Amino acid sequence: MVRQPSINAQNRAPLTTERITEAALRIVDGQGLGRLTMRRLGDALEVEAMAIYHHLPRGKEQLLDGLVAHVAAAPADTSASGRWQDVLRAWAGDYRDRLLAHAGVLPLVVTRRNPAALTATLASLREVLRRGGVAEDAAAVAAHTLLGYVIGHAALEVRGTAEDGAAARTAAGDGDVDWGARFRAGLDVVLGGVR
Amino acid sequence: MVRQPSINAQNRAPLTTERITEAALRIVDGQGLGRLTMRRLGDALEVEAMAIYHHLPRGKEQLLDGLVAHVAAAPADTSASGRWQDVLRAWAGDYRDRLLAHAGVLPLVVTRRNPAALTATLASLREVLRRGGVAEDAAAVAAHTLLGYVIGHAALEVRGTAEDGAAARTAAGDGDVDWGARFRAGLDVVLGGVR
DNA sequence: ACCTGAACACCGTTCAAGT
DNA sequence: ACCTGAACACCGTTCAAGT
Repeated sequence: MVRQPSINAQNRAPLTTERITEAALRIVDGQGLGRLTMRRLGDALEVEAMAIYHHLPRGKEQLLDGLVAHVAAAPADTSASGRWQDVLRAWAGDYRDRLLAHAGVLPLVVTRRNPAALTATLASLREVLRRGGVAEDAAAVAAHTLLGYVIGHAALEVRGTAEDGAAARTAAGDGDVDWGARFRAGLDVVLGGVR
Repeated sequence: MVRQPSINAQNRAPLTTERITEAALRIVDGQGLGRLTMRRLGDALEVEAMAIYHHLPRGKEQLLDGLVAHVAAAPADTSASGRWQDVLRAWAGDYRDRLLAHAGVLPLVVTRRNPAALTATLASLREVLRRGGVAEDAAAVAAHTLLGYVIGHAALEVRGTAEDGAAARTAAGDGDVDWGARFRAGLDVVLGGVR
């Protein structure tokens, strides 16, 4: 039996920050943020929990920062042609999908952690608006308004906020909102308000 | 020395759900959500941690649900006179203040917990719009859009999201946003987009 | 350089016991 | 009815040790 060169003692892929982050995201998406523990993450990576600290010296804090970066850093296409309204509509739809797909990370996005995670995304929104002819000041306002709306609406969707508790209970079908349509309608309100 | 009637053995105020919630909020506001533990909460109330379970049988989950309700349930004044734009502007300013004053609770608001906590608030926004003459469908959309914007923007403010990381570092004063003005400008974008 | 194993100081929660 | 104290099964993290 021929030995492969440079395999480590346990004969498995070496630990990397990326593999760690991906495994963590898989746990959060599948079991929820509350079940992401260093020991469970170690199990998923077939390694002792303490091995993770070698790659993430700041420990769990750094792990969570990485999750926020992985989910929240998704800039708009600043080189896209067409009306800025359409470019931003497409971005917003994708970003919403992202947040809903990783809803367990949303509480982390709403924290002071990893302040740089949203900077690139925000800058891209401003750039799309600026290139679309919107004045500098208005673009800055619109970028924050749009990003705020998308994050906040995603939060409401995750909560499944009923229109009216009573209506949801009594009139069947009145309480369950078509969230996709609701999101796009609200998006038009926001984009329509940009002067 | 005259004894007061009906004092308990330890001579202190009896534990109530309200006192527990208020003490918990004080810990979260002062030290952060991460430092809210049942043992520390017990200390603050001068009681063993296990005594709390007698008032909150579902334990910490129920405690956190109470915090969300306490912070996020703040309906608009549906009986106020004047233009609906002004009523909602006033509500939004107050609600933003509330969220920023209790920023540690924000991650909990963005969770599936306590789905009913926002229902009354959301219903009040719809009612203000409806009474202001906005059509039913548009009012439902506008209510979600507005609440989503306020929550999402508050989240961005808590993060202190710089406009542009590079600009914040190089050009002094360019990076630090006037968040109050920014919030009100975005609010006008949203309200201006409601047809 | 990279990982392990034991240990430490915490958690939330259960349960029997006290008053 | 209301609270206590000990106990249990976990946490994140440090540190000395292994290879």
